[in-house]
Amino acid sequence: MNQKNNIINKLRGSGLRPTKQRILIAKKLFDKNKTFHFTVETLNKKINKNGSEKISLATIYNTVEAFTNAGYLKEILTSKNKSYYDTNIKSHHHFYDEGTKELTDINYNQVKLSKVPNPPKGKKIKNLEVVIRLQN
Amino acid sequence: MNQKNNIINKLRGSGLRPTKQRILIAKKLFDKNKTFHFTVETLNKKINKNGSEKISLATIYNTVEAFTNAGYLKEILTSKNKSYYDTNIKSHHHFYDEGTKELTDINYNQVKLSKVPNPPKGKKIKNLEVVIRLQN
DNA sequence: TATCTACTTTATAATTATTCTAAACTATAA
DNA sequence: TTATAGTTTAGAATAATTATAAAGTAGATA
Ligand SMILES: [Mn+2]
Ligand SMILES: [Mn+2]
Ligand SMILES: [Zn+2]
Ligand SMILES: [Zn+2]
Repeated sequence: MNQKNNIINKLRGSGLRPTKQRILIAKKLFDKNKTFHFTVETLNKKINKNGSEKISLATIYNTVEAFTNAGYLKEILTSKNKSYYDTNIKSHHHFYDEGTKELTDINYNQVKLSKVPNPPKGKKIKNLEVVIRLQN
Repeated sequence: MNQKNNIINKLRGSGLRPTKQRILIAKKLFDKNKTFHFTVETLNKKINKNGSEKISLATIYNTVEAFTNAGYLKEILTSKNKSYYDTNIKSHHHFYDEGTKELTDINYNQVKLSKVPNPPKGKKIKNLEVVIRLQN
């Protein structure tokens, strides 16, 4: 029951009510010992396949957005049609395989930038992301 | 009339018939002395606003896809909902302003990567793109 | 504990970008 | 000139996402 309380506290800490649905989704997302990438589609399957609990697709969209705003998830923009999300919220880079449409993490220190341009005046850098597209 | 012949040859060279529509679109895209970024929406407006010629939206989609496959355009994946295209087909990087949703080129030599990971075995690197997201 | 209220979930409709379809048109090879 | 494969087009279809609004619920307060 400790994991559940952790989740409840995490949610409360972000002003999100710990509803049954959010707790369940948080378990699927954060109770692994490995981070991973997903789309709303794959998350929806993971949640709604084993016949057990059903969470509406709208709630899954709402929750993923809420978790992203709360900083629990990062959105990864690599694909034309679909949004990808990442449970790894540390700054890091990606391989994107255009064949399998799979994202793979590149550790932050696997890429070294020895020169980076200054942002236009009045703007600041929010993040810097390297995407390496792969082909066979 | 030389520009037009250039376009016609370019199209023929890629196995694309030089139709009225493709020539007109190619003029709008490649007859500038500066490269730029666009979406199908903005290109459609540029073409179909001055009341003159009308090209159907389907043709604009078809043509942009054909030009991308032919290597005349690069697709830039930075935005959740919309595809961006670039008339600058040289390898380069981008600022993406999340407020204005505008892309700005970063010259290739403005970024220096002193360390880059090896691709997973069996795959090779198709390209490496740095996107720097800006905020105010 | 009972009540209230703002927040949340949900089914479903709406929206947006894009792709598909199939009929009319056209570039060009023969 | 004719035949044909490629192209354009209006409109339908699809896919992802967002909006709507009614029903449900967490948590504050009496
Ligand atoms: Mn889309
Ligand atoms: Mn979309
Ligand atoms: Zn990642
Ligand atoms: Zn560019």
